[in-house]
Amino acid sequence: MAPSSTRPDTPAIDTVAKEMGKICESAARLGVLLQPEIAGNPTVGAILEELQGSILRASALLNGLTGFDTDPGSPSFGNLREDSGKKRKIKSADAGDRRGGCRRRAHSSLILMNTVRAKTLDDGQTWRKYGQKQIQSSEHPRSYFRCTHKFDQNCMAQRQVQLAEDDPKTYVITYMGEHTCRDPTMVPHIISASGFKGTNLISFGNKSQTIRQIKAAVPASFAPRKQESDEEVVSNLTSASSSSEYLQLTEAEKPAVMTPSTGGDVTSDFQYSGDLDMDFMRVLDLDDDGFFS
DNA sequence: TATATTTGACCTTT
DNA sequence: AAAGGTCAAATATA
Repeated sequence: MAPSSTRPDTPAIDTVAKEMGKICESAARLGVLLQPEIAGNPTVGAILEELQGSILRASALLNGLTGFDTDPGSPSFGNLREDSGKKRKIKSADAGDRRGGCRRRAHSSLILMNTVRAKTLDDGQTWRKYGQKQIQSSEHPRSYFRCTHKFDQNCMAQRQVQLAEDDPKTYVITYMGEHTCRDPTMVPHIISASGFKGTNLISFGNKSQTIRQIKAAVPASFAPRKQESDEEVVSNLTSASSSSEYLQLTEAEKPAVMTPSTGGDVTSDFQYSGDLDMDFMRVLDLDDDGFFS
């Protein structure tokens, strides 16, 4: 693509960025859907890995080109509100209340986002469910969670949970933002949760490049509460060997049950150890107005 | 009583 | 207008 000599104008970059966001989204979903295929056919995994690598490189390239002062872009995430405390209005009212959709962030920051597959909703963090929505492209509703300490500690971590299309016993959990809270009740064993079971967690393959990217982003949800250098996180990630340790403790709290209709089945899964698989992750670089997703 | 979940309304973006 | 994300009243649970 264009080297440093000629720099594309901003609108062009915006467009590319938006498209990249869509590609990322699609690739992530594809990765989830193709999970079973990858086991039986390494070529599938290789292709996906290649795809992911290209996306990551392109993203990095794009980020290098501009600070991303773009339009709101993808509506997916980052809609963290600046205002709050407004009372609900019944039906029609003035337009003061700005709910839903995307809100802009005041300052540039790094929004971390990663998607994992898990048999349990208990990841050791304390979440508060604030919504559920039937999603067009999915048979299962999507649930929205924020950190319990959003207001008392201004912790902006969020997650979205959906049952996997290919396996209703598995959750697809998308984490957004970092936990900045320090909950004393927040399990020390969460630290062991950062122990993804090494290489084959990454569905797209084991290439060091991929792993490096993931290392950088994992702290979003699984790092020990105190942020440390990337290297520290890295060691947590790669050195840990079992996720079962973390899954043994699933009774610690009661997670919200998803669909009422399947609630019973799902609940029984909580005590059962399942794998925690990382499928895909992204680093979203936000600027004043835009975000890259 | 306090806290968490459910669920329809409401909001923004496309 | 549709889709997705969030709010908050009503309700459930500890």
